[in-house]
Amino acid sequence: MPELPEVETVRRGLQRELPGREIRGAEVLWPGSVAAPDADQFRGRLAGQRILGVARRGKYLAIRLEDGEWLLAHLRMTGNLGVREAGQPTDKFLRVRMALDDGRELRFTDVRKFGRMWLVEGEELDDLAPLADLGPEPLDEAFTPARLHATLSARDRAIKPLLLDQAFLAGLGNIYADEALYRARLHPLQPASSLSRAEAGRLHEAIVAVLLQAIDNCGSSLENFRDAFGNEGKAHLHLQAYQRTGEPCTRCGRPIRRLVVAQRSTHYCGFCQRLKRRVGA
DNA sequence: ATGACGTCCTGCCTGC
DNA sequence: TGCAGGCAGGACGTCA
Repeated sequence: MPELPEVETVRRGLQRELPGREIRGAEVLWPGSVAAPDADQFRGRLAGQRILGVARRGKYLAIRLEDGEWLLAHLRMTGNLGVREAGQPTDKFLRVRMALDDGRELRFTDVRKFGRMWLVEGEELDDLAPLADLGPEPLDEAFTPARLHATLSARDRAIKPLLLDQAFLAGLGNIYADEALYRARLHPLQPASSLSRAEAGRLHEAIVAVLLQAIDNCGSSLENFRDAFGNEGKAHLHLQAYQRTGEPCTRCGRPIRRLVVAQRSTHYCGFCQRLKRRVGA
């Protein structure tokens, strides 16, 4: 499922192709895929707009349009945003298509219909309503070990659901939360406020490393993820915890365990990621 | 503040 | 072979 590395992979692809292109028109095949405005306004306001660039905030793609609007997309589970020749055959999961002025199309496909697009006005990314409550960007300079430790200390919650909370940190999903905890050797149920400075530092390093490595590998194609051109990523070939239940831990050889935490499948090594007793304040 | 659960969806896998 | 049922899961709403 598209998390930060997958969305960043799509962003990079779109950023190579879209700036300078004009959207000639849009067709909404599944109205539910457009969160706001309604499908008619969505079509009308997109037509004739030139694309300036493609940004990302958390798991959101943000396409900057010439007249001050943004086209936002969240891929959720199975969404895909890509560029195709207009004549290329479409599949039955095509939800929104936008004709470009060079004979190509920007296509939003989505098997499970969880993905959403928005057309919103605003100067800065952080002004946009759907993005207002997002936590820090993990690859931003403002996300530091000290800041992570400080925010962890204030939360009385298990670390794994907190990592999945987009208001706490933007961009992690189930795959990379498990991978980061595995790399940091932290138990998914460890209370956030119990992490020492050193453990928070390890977690910070792990989050950044796991995300950068996945971006380098163009994302994980576990479900049906494809980049902006329909290509698979390779990051899933390097996963060490996620969906490796029963397979040996790459550190100690013991089998990876599976646990349900906050209604999410959670994969970890019971030996390398032991639950620690809370250290005194 | 936190967690549990339902909702949205459909392909895929399992079991009979 | 075919079908029923369960599962997966990001975000959000509701409820305790």
